[in-house]
Amino acid sequence: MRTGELAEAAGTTAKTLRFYEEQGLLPAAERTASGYRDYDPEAATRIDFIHRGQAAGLTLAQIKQILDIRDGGEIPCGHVRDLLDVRLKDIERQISDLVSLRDNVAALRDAAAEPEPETCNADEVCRYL
Amino acid sequence: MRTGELAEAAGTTAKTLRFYEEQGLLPAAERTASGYRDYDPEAATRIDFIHRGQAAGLTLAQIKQILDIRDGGEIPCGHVRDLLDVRLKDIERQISDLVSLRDNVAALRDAAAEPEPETCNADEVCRYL
DNA sequence: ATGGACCTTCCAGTACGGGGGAAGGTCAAG
DNA sequence: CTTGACCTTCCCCCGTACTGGAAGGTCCAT
Repeated sequence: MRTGELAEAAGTTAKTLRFYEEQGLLPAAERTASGYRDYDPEAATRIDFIHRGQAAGLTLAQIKQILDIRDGGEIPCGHVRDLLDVRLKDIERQISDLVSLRDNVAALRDAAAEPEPETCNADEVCRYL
Repeated sequence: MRTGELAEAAGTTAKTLRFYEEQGLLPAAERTASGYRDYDPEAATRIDFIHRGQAAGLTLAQIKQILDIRDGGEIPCGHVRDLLDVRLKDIERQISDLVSLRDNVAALRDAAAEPEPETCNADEVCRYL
C-alpha cells in the first residue's frame, strides 16, 4: 500500500510517515518501479505502537529504542519497564511542580481579583505579580 | 550601567538582556558615544518583574502584554487578573492530564513488572505498551 | 603599547515533532 | 490527451527562551 493509504489507515499523515522513516522508527519501505513507497499493511501495527508509546508520554527517541531492541530480535520488556519507571517518576515530579505552581498562581489571582490600582507604583509594574 | 553589570544585578546574562530588548520586553537602552548600552539601574526592577511573571508560568509574550499596557500609561491589573485566570485553568488542565497519564503509565509499568515475554508476539512489538 | 575583560552585531543552533510548500514525476479516469 | 490526485525529494519554518560563537571595537590597567 502507498504512503497516503497507510497514513490514513494508521491515523496519521504521509508526511509523518516519511519523517518516521527518516528518524529510523519505520524501516525503509519497498519501492515500486516508479519510486513510490510500497508498504506492508502490517506496518500499521508498528505505527499503532508508536502512538501507544506517545500516549504514555514517551519521546520518539525512547520509542525507537524499544523498536530497535525488538528489531534486534530481543524482547524489550525489561527496557520498557525501565522507561516506564523513569517516565513515571518524571510525571510525578511534573505534577508536584505544577501543584506548587497552581497554589502560587491561585494566590496571586485571588489577590488580583479585587485590585486596588491606586496602591500600585509604576516601578514594580504590577504589585499583583 | 553597562549590560554586564545590569545582568549581574538582576541575576541574568548580558545575552539575555539583549534578547529581551530585541523582543520588546526592555526598552532600547541609551548608548554611550562608543555604542555601549547604558542602562538606568531602575531597569533591574523591570527584569525582576519579568522573572516574577516567569515564575508564575507566564510566557514572555504574556509578560510583554502587561509591560506594554503599563508602558502605555494604563494600569494592567485587569489584564494581569485575566492572564492569571487563564493560566490557572491551564495549569489545572495540565495537572489533570498528568494525573490521568500517571495512572495509565503506572498501570502499564505494573503490568510490565513481571513480564511474560513468551506471551508477546512480535507483531505488536510489546504487549506491555 | 599591550593584554585582558568587556562590549557590539549577526548568524546559527538547541529540543521536539512535525508542517508548508516548491518543483517535478506518476497513475488512473474520462 | 488531459486533468486531478497522488507521489517523490528538497529545504525551510513553527514555538519557546535562550545560548554559542565569530569578527571586530573599546576600556582600563600595567
